[in-house]
Amino acid sequence: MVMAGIDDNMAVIGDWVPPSPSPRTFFAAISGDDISSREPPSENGADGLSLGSQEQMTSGNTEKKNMMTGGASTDLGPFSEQKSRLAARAGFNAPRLNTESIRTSDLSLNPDIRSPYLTIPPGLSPTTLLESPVFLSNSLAQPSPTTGKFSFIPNGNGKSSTCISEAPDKSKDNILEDINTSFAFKPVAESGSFSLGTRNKSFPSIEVSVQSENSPQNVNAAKVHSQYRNSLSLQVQTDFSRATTEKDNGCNTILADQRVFDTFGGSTEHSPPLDEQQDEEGDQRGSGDSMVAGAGGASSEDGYNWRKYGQKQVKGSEYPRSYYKCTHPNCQVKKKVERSLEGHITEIIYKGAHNHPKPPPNRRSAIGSNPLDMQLDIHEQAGLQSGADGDPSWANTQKGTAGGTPEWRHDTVEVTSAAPVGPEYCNQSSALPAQNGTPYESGDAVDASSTFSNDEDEDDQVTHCSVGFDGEEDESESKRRKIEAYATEMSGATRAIREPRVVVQTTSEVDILDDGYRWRKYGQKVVKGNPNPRSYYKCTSAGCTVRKHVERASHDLKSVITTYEGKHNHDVPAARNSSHVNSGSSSAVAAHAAAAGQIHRPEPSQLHNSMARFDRPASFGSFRVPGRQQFGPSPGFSFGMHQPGLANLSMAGLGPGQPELPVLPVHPYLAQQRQVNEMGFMMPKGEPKVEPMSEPGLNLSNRSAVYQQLMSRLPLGPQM
DNA sequence: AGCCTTTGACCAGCG
DNA sequence: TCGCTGGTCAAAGGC
Repeated sequence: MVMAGIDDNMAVIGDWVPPSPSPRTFFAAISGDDISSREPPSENGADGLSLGSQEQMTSGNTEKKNMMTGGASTDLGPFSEQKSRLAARAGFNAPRLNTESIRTSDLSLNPDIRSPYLTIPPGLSPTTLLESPVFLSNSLAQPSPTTGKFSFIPNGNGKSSTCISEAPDKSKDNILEDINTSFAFKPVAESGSFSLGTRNKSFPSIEVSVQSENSPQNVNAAKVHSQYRNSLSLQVQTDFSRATTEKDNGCNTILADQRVFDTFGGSTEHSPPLDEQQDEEGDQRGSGDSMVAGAGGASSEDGYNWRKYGQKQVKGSEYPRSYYKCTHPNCQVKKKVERSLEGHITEIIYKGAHNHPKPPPNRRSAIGSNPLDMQLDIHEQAGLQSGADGDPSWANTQKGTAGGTPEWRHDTVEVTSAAPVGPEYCNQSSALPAQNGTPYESGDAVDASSTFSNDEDEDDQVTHCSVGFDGEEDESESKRRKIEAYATEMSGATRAIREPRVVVQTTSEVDILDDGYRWRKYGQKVVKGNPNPRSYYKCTSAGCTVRKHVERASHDLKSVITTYEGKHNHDVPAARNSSHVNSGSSSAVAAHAAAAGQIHRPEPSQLHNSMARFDRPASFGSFRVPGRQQFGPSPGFSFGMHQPGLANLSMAGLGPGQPELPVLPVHPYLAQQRQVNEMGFMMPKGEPKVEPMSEPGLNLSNRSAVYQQLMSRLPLGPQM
């Protein structure tokens, strides 16, 4: 029954064509099932999942035509027209990508096998695909992208090393068979398309277009979800469990699996990591139309959190396109989603790679409480590095090839050109866009861990791809990774809790707003106790987690209270426009001060880079943590006035209790000393405050001048 | 309280 | 240079 759906809706065009002429044949072969018995008659490759030769690829196009025209081979029924339209929009119109390299051992030998271009017509979603009965029933024993058994073999250039996570000695035919198996997706109801393709020589790119339409099939889809959810979960866990522990002849199973998974069926975003799949399912449980919710929801339907930052009616599209950014601080992943007026997703295009684990869903209450979960997390993380990242390529899209925006296209090119299938493939670093948006150069053995997080010294727990592929990994390594993955999650949580908060009060809002950094206002609110609205800002620099909210003090409209929170990891951006004309001034002043050796006041960049690390007192002030000891003289904050040597700073009118503050035209995350930074002092959980300081007589019209005034009053020499 | 969505405006690339 | 277009920004309000 479900199988029948695939006949109508799925077409696989691409390199991964099995030598087997008939999808039915290979389905039967891999499942040992008499597909024909369940499969409605069909005429061509449109049947089910057609992994055919180039001919079949062509036939795939034919299928497309058929689908588009309601061809005989595609029994679209009353939905044919609609689906055709969707297909045209969603997946079938995706330009064929130049794909040459993604091949399995055999594929490399078969010139006909070209693009790993998989198009799944309306009715399927990545998630759905992964939950296909066939996949579920066979994946345990059969290699597949999702099970991690999909094998890659050196690609033509011989650059790639072999990675066969299972049965390395299998015959090529078997390998292909495995591949076939990997694509034994089950058709599920909703309309939608899912396409994978390689945009470049060796890196597969995937375009996912998901269309969800109300149709009777949706019911089936829901059923499928329900029916196979557990199975999928179990299967995944089982496989991954083995993947993480087995010594797979030189292949880093984890990564390879994830990689493949990401690439073929479950790109981190499109068809999220297994773990994510499960999350999706979980989410879907709560939502009626799982596909609609899961495919392109702005929030965590796909396991990640997204913030919509724009919507546009693009030319040639009948539906508005929404733009989303991953809300994770260090994540630059974006996605474009087109929805029909009914809210059904017609197309999703991802860009970038998540460099972080999925935000833990509520139901994932206890981290690591379930060993299997941990294993999944590991894979997930591996996927993080591989996924979009890994597949920014994948994110790429149809439109990216020729006319996409440079940015999107950029990723595509960079990524696809970089990663040959196999070990390199595993090494997401080759495909991962760097935090700053610059993808790592292909071939560079960049430690994937570096892409995992750019601000922490997280170990490459899930990486070591090369190691894995080199066959040097052993069980201990696997275990280590598991542990580290766990540690990573834990540390992540801890870090989140530890995020320091620094409150700065000034008399000039401009000084804070114009601190050299670029801020994006994301909200405004009148908070309780203060009639003045509070504005919320986020640092717009990629990877920077610093946030701040600014509000005028209720007791003194001249005072502006700015609360900074978050981590820091970049230099002050170059002035971009008038609104940031001061981008350099503050830092310059700070630098000047630092150079003077009087106050080890880091430049804003330093602040951003090490906000959580507070140096020895710079003797400029003191932070106070409410309810905690004052950080004063101890390795802590230096903004107070009660520090030795600060006498000079006690400017006229300044003193405890004074509501007004002097303007500190530098990034509030001051009071740091490089030397102490190196001590790595981590500010304890709490909310240190910069004690209000004021200097009524200070003319604040000029920040630099003011700052210099302040600086000039500071005692010379090392403070403390 | 914090974050999200909405939506019009702005910006940059391209022909 | 201009207009078109896609992508992003940002104010305001909502959840």
